[in-house]
Amino acid sequence: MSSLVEQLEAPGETTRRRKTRDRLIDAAYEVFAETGIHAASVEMITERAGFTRGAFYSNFDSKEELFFALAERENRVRFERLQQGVDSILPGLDAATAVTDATLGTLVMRFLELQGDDRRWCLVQSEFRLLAMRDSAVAASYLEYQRNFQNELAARLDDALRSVGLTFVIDPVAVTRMIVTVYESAMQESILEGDTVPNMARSPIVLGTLPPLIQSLTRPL
Amino acid sequence: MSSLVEQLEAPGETTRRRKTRDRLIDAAYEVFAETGIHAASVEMITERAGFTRGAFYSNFDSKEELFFALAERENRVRFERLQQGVDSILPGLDAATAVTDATLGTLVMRFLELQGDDRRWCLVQSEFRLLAMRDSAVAASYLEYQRNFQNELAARLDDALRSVGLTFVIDPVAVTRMIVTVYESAMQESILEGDTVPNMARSPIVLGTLPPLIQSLTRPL
DNA sequence: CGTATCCAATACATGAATGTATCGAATACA
DNA sequence: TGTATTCGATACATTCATGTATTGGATACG
Repeated sequence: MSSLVEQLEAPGETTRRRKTRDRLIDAAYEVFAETGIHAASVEMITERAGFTRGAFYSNFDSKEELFFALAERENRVRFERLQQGVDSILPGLDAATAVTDATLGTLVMRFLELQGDDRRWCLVQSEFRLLAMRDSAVAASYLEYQRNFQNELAARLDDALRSVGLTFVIDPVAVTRMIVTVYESAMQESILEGDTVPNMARSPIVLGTLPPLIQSLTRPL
Repeated sequence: MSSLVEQLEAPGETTRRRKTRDRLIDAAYEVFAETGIHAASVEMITERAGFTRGAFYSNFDSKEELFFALAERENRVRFERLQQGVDSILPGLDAATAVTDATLGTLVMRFLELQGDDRRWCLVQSEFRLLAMRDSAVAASYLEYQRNFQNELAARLDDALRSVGLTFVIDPVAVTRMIVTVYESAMQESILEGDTVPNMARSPIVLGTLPPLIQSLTRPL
């Protein structure tokens, strides 16, 4: 909506205020990822940001508001990254490219990596989803983000496939959802296994199952 | 392990104690699902169970211990249900059965429903996973449950497929993991969309993507 | 350079959850 | 039935996070 405008030039928002808000959100990102929303106290966050609680109560009404500000910022970043990143993926491909499992796999992986294989984001998003499952208002905004992203990704994947002379045999959005789902669960599993920096490019579940999956759900145009 | 033995006859555990433990775990199941582990206070749980906090501190050392007791009980129940439920699925099938998308789909669905399409379990398990992602000790037990279940399910699915003259084109365990992943995320989405009683049999993401997925990942023996 | 405004720091009051120590009732057992 | 033991209820002390009201310093602006 007008969040971009707000970002660049807010009505009565001084640059000082914006800076502390950003630092608070940065700190919240770390602390929420480490301990979870509920276990995180306002003081942990402000301390991490180098403030006292006064700064928080001057900028936010509640921990939840801060959490949603964080979620919105990160969702926006990833959505924009997806829109822009496409330009760096598509140009290298054309109908002459050999369409093997490998190229299909790397094609999809490039898109997924735009989402960022970020341990912290995975944790925060899992918590966002959990909150959403318990609160229909939160669910509405979660689903909106999710669908925005998946629709965009589906369109991009479809474009990319067509540019190499392929198409999905079922609804592109359905396939995309499945891909995103598998990717996310692979990220979670990577974290569960103790990887501090998840490396999706080497994840057996992603490499082992996504390429045959994609392969089997596409056909020549 | 010996949990079954413990269940039937514990060393110095009176039946009274066992009953209150069970009631506490039942109550915790509800409260944890409704509010989450951290938001749930000990008093909420004991009140729901018809006790005071005294009963809790007499039976458990911490909320976490209660949570893990709950998780273990439910995981065990589902594992046993899977082992036993197979008998009710396989007999109806043989190589003469027409192998259509529909039969494959319902075959898989029957197995998945053994896992139980339970809103509460979905929420509690999501939280278990989240705890596990932040604590390697919890991760170990989460992964153990998960792998036990998936290996068992993979073996059963493989059996079932063979009984109708099919086989997986890639590692059965990998396929199973993907199926479980998609199923779980469908359940989550169902909850996000406000279904109080998730009906997986009608979920578009499950019905729309799993059958073609299974179809494309199997071949005649 | 002086003044007004804004914003974060500080101090304080409040409420809530925890854990423990003790008490009383229910159960087991002789 | 009487007694011992177990287990849950009660009461208390403590800790911790929250939110607000006020203060002091930084920044913008004339």
